Formats: sequence, C-alpha cells, structure tokens
Amino acid sequence: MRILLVEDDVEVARFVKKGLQEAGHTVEQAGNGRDGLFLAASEAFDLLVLDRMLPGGVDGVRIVETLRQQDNRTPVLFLSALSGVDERVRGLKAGGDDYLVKPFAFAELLARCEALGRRPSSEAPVTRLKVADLELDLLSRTVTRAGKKIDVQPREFRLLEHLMRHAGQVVTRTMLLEKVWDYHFDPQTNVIDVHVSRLRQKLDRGFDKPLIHTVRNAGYMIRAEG
Amino acid sequence: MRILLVEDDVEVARFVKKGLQEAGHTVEQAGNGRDGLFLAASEAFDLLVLDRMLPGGVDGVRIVETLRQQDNRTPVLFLSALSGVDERVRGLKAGGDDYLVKPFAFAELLARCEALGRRPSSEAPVTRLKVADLELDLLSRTVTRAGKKIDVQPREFRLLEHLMRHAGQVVTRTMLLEKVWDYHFDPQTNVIDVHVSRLRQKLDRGFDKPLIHTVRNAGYMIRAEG
DNA sequence: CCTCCACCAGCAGGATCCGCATGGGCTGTT
DNA sequence: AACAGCCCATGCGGATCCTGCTGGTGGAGG
Repeated sequence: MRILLVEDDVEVARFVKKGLQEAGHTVEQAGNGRDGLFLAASEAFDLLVLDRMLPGGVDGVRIVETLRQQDNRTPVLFLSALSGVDERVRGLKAGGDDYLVKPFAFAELLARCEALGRRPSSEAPVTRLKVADLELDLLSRTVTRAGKKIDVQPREFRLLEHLMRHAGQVVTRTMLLEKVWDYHFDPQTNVIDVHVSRLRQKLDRGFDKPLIHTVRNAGYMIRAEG
Repeated sequence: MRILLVEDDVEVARFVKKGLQEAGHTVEQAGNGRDGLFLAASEAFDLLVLDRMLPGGVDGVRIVETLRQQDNRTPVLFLSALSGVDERVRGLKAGGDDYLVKPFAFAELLARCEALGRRPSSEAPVTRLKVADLELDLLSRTVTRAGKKIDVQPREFRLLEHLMRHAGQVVTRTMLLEKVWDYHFDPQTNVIDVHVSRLRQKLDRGFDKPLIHTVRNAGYMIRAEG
C-alpha cells in the first residue's frame, strides 16, 4: 500500500513510518499541512494518515475537506491527541474514515490502516485518474483538463495512463517502451519523444502550468508542480 | 442506510437502534450470532454493527470471518466491552472495519457508522458486464467467453455493451442506431444485421448455447437461454 | 563554444475499420 | 406452391485514422 503520512511531531512520524514500512507499505511523509495537502492532491495514495492538529493553518480536517471537495475519496485515518468525543465526531464528519487517539499502540494503528486499505483497492478498481485539473476516465476513455474534453489517440491514451498511474514519479523511457509499446528492445528512434510532444501539445497548450515534465537523462514525469 | 445490528444486551440494542433510526436509517436487529449471521448472509445491508461477544457459539468475529469467506464485503463495525489492544486488533484483522469500545457516546457511534457507510456501494460504477459465461470488461475493453479472450472491433464492442446492458430485454434496431451509431435516421441499409452477424460469429461460434438471439420483427436480445 | 539531448513539424506507409451490396435461407402467408 | 418479408453471411472498396521515422532546431550543461 502507498501511504501518505502527515505528521509534524518528528518522533511520532519516524516511529509510524518505520513501522508501516516494516509491514511492507510504501510511505511518503510530509511535516505540515500545506505539503501534505499538495501531495495528497497531486499523487495517488491508498491511504492518508493525518495528524489532526498541524502547524501553519492547514490542519488535518482542512486537508480532508479540501480533498473530498475535489472528489478525492482516499481513505483517511486521523491521529490526534484530542480525545474528546466532539473532536472525534468532527474528524469523522469532515470525511475521515477513522480516528485514533494518541497515545496509541502501533499494532492497532497498523490493523486500522489495513482495515481501511482493504476495501477500496481490493474490489473497486480505479476508473478515473486525476492529476491537478487533468482527469482521465478509464471507462469512457476520456481525457479532460479543467473540464474541457481533450481528444487523444489510443497510443497517447496508454502513454498518459501510464504516466498518471505513476504521477509524481519519474518514468523512464525503458519503462515506457515496455509498458506502452510492448517493445523489449531499443527501437533506436525517438518514438517516445514524439508522442510525449504530441501529448504535451494537447494537454498543456493554453494552460500556464504544464503537467508533463522532462527529467533530463532520466525520463518524464507528470505532476502539478515543478 | 440499511443497518443490521447484532447485539444481545437488550438495553444497548434498544438505545442504538432508536438512535440510528432517528438519524434516518433502517435498522434490523438480531439478538444472537446465529440469527445475525443468517440475516447478514441472506439480505443486503449497507453496514453491520456487531457485538464482539455474543451468546451461543457464534460471536462477532466469527460472523465477519464467515461473511468475508463468502466474498461479502459489507462494512462491519464492532462494539465491545473488550478494550485491550489485542482484542481490537483481532477484530480488525478478522475483517472488521472499525472497533468501538463500550461504553461509547452515541454521537461517535453514529459518526463512525456514517463514515463506514459513506464509501462502498454508494457509487461504484459497473466495470464488467456478465451474461452467462460471457464477460465484458469496460476497463480493459476486453471480451471473454468461457475464459477465452475474444477480439472485437470498437463498433462491435459498443454494440455488445449495449446489448449486455439490456440483457434479457429486446433491443430494437432503432435503439441500436441511436445508441451505438448515433444515427437519428434510418440508414436504409443492413448495417446492424452485418455487425450483429459478425458479433455472433465471434461470440457463439464453437459454443452450443448461443447468446445472441433474433427477435423477429423486433430486434435482438442477449441472454443465456431461449 | 561545443556537445548532447530533447523537441517538433511534416510526411507517408500501413493497418484498421466500417458500411454497402449481393445472394441465399428461413418463415409465414396467400 | 409460390411469394413476400425478414434476416444472414461474405467479399469488397474506400476512407479515415494512426503511427513511427526523418531531419532540422533549440536549449541545457559542461
């Protein structure tokens, strides 16, 4: 499972991250609400573990509310020192899925994480991928940016799908050749460049924030910022 | 939401049931594990609220394990007086989705119930259609019969999809022209016949039970028998 | 300044796909 | 029996669409 942990307490963060990783999950971490929200909105996670209280304006509840407003249904587990019933209810009402009070036993955190992660990815296949205002609907084979429909060719679609499934991660040319072209050799041409170029034109033309980024000597990456 | 409550303590049961009903949910209730399991297995609920300890052999954990084994993914919230971390972990590991320790505040129970009910069946788009041993996967755009992959053209795919979405119902030519071809007039040719024919060849050839049936003077129908 | 890498426009081959027309079979009616 | 209406299968032609390559240009990095 790909988990995003947003926690400002360094000790707790370290402890949780280590434990989750040892249980076989991939953990990204943010130390404040701003970064956390940005990551959660721009990349795909199976679960968010949020501290209820965070420094700097954007707290856990705020993050969830924002995400839910954007149709992001990623399960959310709150961690908090606030143990009052009202606090717990508020967290859940905002769109959280579970609420664990500090201090907690790691075994319970893990069990609850896995309970949350169990349902969505297991039986409800992803039907739409989203990166910033770009959406790709696997069912209708449709691409939209900022609500406007964009026509893409089959190969472009596969390319984009692969990029979006790895949003925020660099995708190498070799990977693309394997996964999008089913080539298991180097075609010695710039096929990829050409298709990426075409895709760019369709996706980024007319928008000031480009989504497809070149990573020199490595490959490409799709992501909202830099 | 349709909720099943399995709780042997009459007082608690009454209290919870009343509260959930006042929040606008429908509540069925069982007083022991046996009945609870039977109900949960035979009817469709959006959520199960189970007492962890129940009289007569079948306890909450047992119920969940049995259901999960039957591929029943209905969300489960445990209620229990057993507050140890190990107990909680066990409940979640068995397939529970949440665990609330008695005594609890009703507001929290309600919030957790609604958090659990929020996600699952509410909006899960259909991604695969099935008629007898014929399956159509909207995501991979794949058709299989009896496990064997069958290649179909785009237009054939749309045609088949439309037929399968109305399995067991006659689909008229006019409907097909509108929905599959986007024709709003009569093309005066036998386009439909041709495509149905091609589809038949691919789907029914080599199988004794045909799935696509002609309804004379009406249209076509896909269905397992007759 | 030089080199390498990436970008983009244009092009042309190819493959796919689709719809039409024809001829034949079946069914029910006259 | 003969006929009309409906439905089925196949071959063919055309058109579109798509894709990958080439070659020249621009820019980043050394």
